[in-house]
Amino acid sequence: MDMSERKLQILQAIIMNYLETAEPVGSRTISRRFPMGISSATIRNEMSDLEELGLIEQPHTSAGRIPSSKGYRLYVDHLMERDQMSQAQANALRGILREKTMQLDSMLREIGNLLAALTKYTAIVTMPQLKKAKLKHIQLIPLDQKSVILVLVTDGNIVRNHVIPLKQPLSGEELYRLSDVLNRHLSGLTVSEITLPLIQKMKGEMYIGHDMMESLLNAIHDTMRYADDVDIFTSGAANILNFPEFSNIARARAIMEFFQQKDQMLHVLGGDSAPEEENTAARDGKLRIRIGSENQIEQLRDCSIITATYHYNSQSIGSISVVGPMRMDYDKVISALEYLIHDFPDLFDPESSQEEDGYEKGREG
Amino acid sequence: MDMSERKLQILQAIIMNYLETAEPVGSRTISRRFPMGISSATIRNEMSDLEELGLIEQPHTSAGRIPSSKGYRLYVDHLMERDQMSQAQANALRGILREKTMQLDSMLREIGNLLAALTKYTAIVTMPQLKKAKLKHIQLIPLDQKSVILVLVTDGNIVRNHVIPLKQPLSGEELYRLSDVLNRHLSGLTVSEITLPLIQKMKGEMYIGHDMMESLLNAIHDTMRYADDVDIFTSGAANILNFPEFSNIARARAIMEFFQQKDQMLHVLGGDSAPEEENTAARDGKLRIRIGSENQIEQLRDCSIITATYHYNSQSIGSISVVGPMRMDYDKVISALEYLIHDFPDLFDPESSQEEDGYEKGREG
DNA sequence: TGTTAGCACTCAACACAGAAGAGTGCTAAC
DNA sequence: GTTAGCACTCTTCTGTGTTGAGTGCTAACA
Repeated sequence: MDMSERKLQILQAIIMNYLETAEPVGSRTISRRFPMGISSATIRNEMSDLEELGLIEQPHTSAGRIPSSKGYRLYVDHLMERDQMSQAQANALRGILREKTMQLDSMLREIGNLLAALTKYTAIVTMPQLKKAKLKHIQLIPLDQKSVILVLVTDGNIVRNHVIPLKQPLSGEELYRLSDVLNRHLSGLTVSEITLPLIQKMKGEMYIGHDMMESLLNAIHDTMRYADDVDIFTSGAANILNFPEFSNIARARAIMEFFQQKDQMLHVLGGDSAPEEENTAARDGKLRIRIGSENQIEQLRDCSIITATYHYNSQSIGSISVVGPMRMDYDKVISALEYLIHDFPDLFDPESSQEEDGYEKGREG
Repeated sequence: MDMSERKLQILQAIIMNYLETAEPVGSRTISRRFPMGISSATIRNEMSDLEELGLIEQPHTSAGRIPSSKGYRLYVDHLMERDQMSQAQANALRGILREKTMQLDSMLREIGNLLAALTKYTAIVTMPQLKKAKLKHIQLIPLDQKSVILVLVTDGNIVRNHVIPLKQPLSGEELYRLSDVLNRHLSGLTVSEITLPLIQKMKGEMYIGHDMMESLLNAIHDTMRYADDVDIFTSGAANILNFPEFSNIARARAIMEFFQQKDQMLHVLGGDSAPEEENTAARDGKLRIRIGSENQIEQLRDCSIITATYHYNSQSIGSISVVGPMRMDYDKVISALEYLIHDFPDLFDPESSQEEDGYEKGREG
């Protein structure tokens, strides 16, 4: 069976109508609303073919047709009309850039909030993974007699702090000198490059007691290893309840529970795509679009996820996703995310993120 | 009409049954399940009285009775049987304390997660308000040519960092000296005590260019002023969808939307209690219990909120709340929160939080 | 005077049946 | 290849009893 131009037109009509109404689409509706010079009977025949091709399906015998995951996929890859993001939306996103000096963390949060507000879906941002970024600066700050704060700054302007226990008090002066040694040895490295042997090597240069040093350095090492349980930020989770496909409370609960489970979200979002997925779910090499059953997780079978990955030093360090019903406005979401990618080239383009001062530059252009 | 002992017994029976089943309770159910030597007819008469007193209500003529907000209030204040928290629960909470050195922020998050898991309701934690805590340490850390990070540590072990723009680069050495001056002048003060005149006074002591200094100090001042949009942490939001009272999707959405609106949550949780509320909603001066219609917010009319406020330096700096359906297991939630209060006396008791090293001590006992 | 049995009444919830309506698939004609 | 027509299917809606839980009232009883 051939995939004629007309079949594609009809598929597109079905999808467009369904995106709007969330109701199964019948042949007569199409012949009325999308006049293409053929009768509903002809459309019926074509629809029958489309169904056989697995692009649309029938909830029950006497209902209209709704798009299948495969149908949406075809639509997204080939049929969708891409229009420019509205000026208002672009301005909203650009508004983020106004605040000139911002840490990556809070910037990402802002982006998440804005995406959720803009799309009316749910935005999920995985915060930058410390592990993969290069350390720019390390500083120990006194907390109390028994502990200090270790502040890590990476070249992506990620700032993290962790409390480290102390065996005996250290003066501010000592902490400063210690920070200095740490900086000289560790800055420029990624956290995962900081190994125990390297830590051992530093001990010679330290001025304070030997076993004191030992335990402190070990603590720093541990902290860096385990500091990195990735944070996830979700915005607009309730938005998704506005769509009729989630008026079923069980589904609503399932998706809300998903939003609660960090591990699972990480697995789905940050996750390395399964091999067989590569050719279907990838797009432009920039956005990753997973539609309905393309998601492995049961709870997401009725959802689509569009993910942009952001980079630093050619390494993917986190992602920004929009989750919505399968019947989502793909065009709008993709536009928004592509706008982001375009406007923050240093953040999203693996090739252009080598330079110092990283994503800052993206903001100017 | 007098409030006889028997009426109270019947009210208690109604509430206990309703907490369990979520169904309106009839007179016969009570006479069968809570034998107190009177017939259902008598119970009917008493119930009629209880309804007139506003303690129970009838969804419709031929249904049983359900407790009203006022009924729950009476129950919580006078009837509820308080049993000890189960050993398992206590252990779970005590587990938090194991991790000896923890920042207040992450500890509160942990507490929130645990409360949600323990109670099966939703926990909301408002993070400590920087404004009201005393500064313990201030440190400037280099970020890049155009900005530095201002790290603030308060005596409650709250750590916050903010990026501050720079007019011209400063060396690490300069930043260190600058930090030193800031510390000498500002530590021991609360953020709100740091006024512009005070900032001006410091300028003399600085070694770097005059207008450079001016702008940096102003930026610090601004940062401290505005740094403090209070963060809120929510855990187990989806839990609440498990209860039949939220199987209505509109209600589910309303409550989920509430969990999204930081401003509104702050208003409800941190909020100063309305004057007329004082005598009804307060309890023990420790926990604040708001039942159903006692909440001002429409979306929370079917919910109850139990809030514990934590303190530092005799100042309330944040709160921990559990939100559940009005038909919540008050006993369990109150036990859990009181356990917390008991185990972290320095955190929750305004009188005992003066000392250095604050809430740390609570963990030992 | 308080308690209880009995009874009529109310009302939500459920099940069933019929009607309406949307949509299909098939067939035959164009 | 296209289309009109028609029988058929299946959901949705509406109306109608029926059931059962629960009440309120009354009259009798201790």
